[in-house]
Amino acid sequence: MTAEAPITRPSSADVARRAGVSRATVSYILNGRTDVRISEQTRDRVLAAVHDLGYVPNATARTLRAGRGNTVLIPMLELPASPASDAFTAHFARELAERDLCLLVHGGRERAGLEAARAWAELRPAAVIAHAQQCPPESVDFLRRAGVEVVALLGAHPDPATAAIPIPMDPNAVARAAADHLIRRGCRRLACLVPGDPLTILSVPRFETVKKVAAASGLLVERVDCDLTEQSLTPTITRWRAEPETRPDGVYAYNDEHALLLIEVLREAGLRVPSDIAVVGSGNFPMGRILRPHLTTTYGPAEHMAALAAAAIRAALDADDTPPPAEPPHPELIVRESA
Amino acid sequence: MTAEAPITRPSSADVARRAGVSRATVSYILNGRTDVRISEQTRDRVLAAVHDLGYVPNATARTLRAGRGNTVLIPMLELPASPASDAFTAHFARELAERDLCLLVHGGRERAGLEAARAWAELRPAAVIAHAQQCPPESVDFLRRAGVEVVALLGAHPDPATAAIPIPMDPNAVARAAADHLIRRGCRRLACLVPGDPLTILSVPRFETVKKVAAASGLLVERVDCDLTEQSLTPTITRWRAEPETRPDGVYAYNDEHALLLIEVLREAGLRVPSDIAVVGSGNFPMGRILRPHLTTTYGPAEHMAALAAAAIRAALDADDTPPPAEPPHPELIVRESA
DNA sequence: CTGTTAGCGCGTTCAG
DNA sequence: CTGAACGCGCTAACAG
Repeated sequence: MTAEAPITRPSSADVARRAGVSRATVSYILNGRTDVRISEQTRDRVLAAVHDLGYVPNATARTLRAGRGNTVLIPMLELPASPASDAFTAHFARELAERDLCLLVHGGRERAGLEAARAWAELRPAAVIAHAQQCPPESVDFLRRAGVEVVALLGAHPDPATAAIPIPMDPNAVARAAADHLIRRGCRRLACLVPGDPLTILSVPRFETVKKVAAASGLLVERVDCDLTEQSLTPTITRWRAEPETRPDGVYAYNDEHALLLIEVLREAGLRVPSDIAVVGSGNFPMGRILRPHLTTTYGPAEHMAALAAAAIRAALDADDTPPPAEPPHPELIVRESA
Repeated sequence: MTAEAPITRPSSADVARRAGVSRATVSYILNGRTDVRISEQTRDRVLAAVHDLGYVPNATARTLRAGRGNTVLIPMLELPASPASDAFTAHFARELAERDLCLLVHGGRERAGLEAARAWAELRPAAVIAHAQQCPPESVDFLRRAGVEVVALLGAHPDPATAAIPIPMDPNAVARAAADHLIRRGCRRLACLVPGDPLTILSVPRFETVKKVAAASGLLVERVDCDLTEQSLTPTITRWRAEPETRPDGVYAYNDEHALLLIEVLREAGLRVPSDIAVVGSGNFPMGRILRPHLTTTYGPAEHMAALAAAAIRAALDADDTPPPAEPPHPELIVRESA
């Protein structure tokens, strides 16, 4: 272990030397170019040299030369992973790989704003895809000036003033669908769980959405700030039990995890779901399907959205003029037992 | 939208031109080198030019020149994300960022073996960290020959024959701790849930682990192949209800999600947890803390392991000879109500 | 002290 | 099929 063997790091020059050809030839063969004819024997000699040396082309040099790489950068989120975000990432990676693009989840220190954009730009990816909130217009400009040709923004609205490609995706649509369902179901007093801390960025807009939907039907929405603990809900639920006339008859719980928590606390307080209070979650968590009462839930079609995002990026890279669809895909509603 | 503005892509030469200095001066200033003195005014002019042009150094060129980048590659897993894996990744990224290393989760098509190693090597990361199963010895050799100096393997055993850095991490330790607890608790017939499909890589070794622990106490373990659906468990649970003498009195459920599923199915079959059958999960999922009966669970200290992994990689990059700890951190056991 | 010139690292590509 | 230049940042050697 003491005398470390010096690392070979073979380059195309090494391959060329070993095969007795020029570097240009190696390049032509490895890129399978059809406009340059290479004899079978030369080809074999070169490929043998590649194999013998364990040569791997240096993407870094290729990117330098080409001006852009074949990677798509997506910044890591500060939010805890959910089945939905996980599915999106997995499908998105698969879709991009289909097109010879490599998804890289970027775990740098900065996750939003100009500093983050700087870190993303350094790697000269073919494209950067971020949430609209992480990447304000000045960051988009900055990225493009720095050489990132394609900047896609999840959940951004089409805007002729910016060069960013909007990927239709409404993080509040699940809340809207849930509120709609509760109201259609006959609920007349709504409440909305609003988890804090890292989830505020999502939970507050969802609350606003529910409020808007309810207002359209002349209904009010009680805001219940909480986290994923029973204690955070107990005071509210105690009050609800004590005041049957003013308590909500339908709750949007932000997601399925919070919905299951809420149902548990309600059960301990002697309130029945859905007869006393209907509960809708979001995200279609596996647990919601399994536990009792089976959870009514809304969720975005992660697979579909990943395909949409990948297609939009691909089109932009190919300078296709096919504009991406302006309408976000509709969320799904699964009606089970809880509402 | 028709006449796309040509992208500027400013290089250090542009900055130099604009500031009226040489490219070398720009480089010295941007790298804050102390061994070369630069006047305050020149510095300001250069920094102003950097800002005006929106210049971002090209990491690709820097990496090409330096031979290695400042990124650490970790391949994306085929497994669905869990709170544990999520926490590990998040903390790992943070730890690395602390040291000016940037974690990249690699979503390429291939996730294991030589083809994957090729894709990882292309990006010339400072280090690659993978699970030992994804990266057999020949992949390690290949990576190193291709210029990746540091290859770290999660869950690998120290092996003087290989250049890989083992990161102690025993994915079966949680199963061992759970089985230990069940046996200490007095269980005499064990069962083990073994989810299939994408989880087999983890679930089968955990089953083997439980079997080994049980054998040491002269106990047998029933293997229950299943997935995350009630139907997959119903036949087994029906049999358990019908044959009280031979049914297990303790079950290791692979993880908390499966544990909650099992408890639900048991409840519907009229079997009580833990009085009839004790259940232990793994992963310390939020839901396990909340739902009834509160779940007894084991989990690996993700934060600690992330720190360990980051430290090992850092040490290897600095050619520190401090060997990483050979012992994986002990899993935690949280005894709640289910066992 | 303050800064410049020149050449490297590696794959690609145009003109032979 | 080859020679040579290019893309961009880094740094050793050198000059004012």
